[in-house]
Amino acid sequence: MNSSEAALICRALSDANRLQIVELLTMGEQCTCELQEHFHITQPTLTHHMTILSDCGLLKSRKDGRKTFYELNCINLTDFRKFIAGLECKKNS
Amino acid sequence: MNSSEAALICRALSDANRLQIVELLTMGEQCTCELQEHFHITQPTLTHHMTILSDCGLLKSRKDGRKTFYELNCINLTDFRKFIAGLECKKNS
DNA sequence: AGAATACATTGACTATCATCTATATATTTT
DNA sequence: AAAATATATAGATGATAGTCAATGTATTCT
Repeated sequence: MNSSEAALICRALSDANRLQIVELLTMGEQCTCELQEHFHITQPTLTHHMTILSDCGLLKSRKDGRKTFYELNCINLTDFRKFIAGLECKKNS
Repeated sequence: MNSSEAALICRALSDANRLQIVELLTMGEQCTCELQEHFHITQPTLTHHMTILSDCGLLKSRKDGRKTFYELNCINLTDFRKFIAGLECKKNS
């Protein structure tokens, strides 16, 4: 992963609501209606956030009946985590 | 570090230029004029990026003569890296 | 079939952003 | 003192973002 790709993911995670969505999804797959309960935003706004997180590759989605389930895309998330982990301070200060 | 604080840092890192600045600074302190050589943006734009990275706590600065030297704020960067590292996929997929 | 549920899409609005040019400030060099 | 260097500030502009209300679509329940 290069800095441009990582910047796109940082952009997706630059909203506190979206970061909390990712945190909630670390506990496993959830549908929009379940996620909705944790936020004070409207349904279209939540869908908007889910789209942004999906577009950058952080989430995968699956439709089941009238529900849409989202889960983390582990491969891409791991790549990103490694990129950030690589930003080491060589010197203590 | 909570998700709101992390979101602010993600916002600062959501620009490819700024992410590259942080990468360059992992090699040690540098002044704006040194960093400038790596980018095709104007000096005021680069200063703007340095301000954003400093405001969210990722950088520390030091003036020496007419130069301003920037270095990573290791404490805050490490906190952020830990936060991102904590976004684990519990399940393989 | 009709009502309810879950989600997506559209369009609008306000705010913020990255970037630039022009200019100002501070320091060093000649 | 004047010129050059390094950085900061101010103002403008075009683009993008987060949010909402309204509406559309697909599925399930009664």
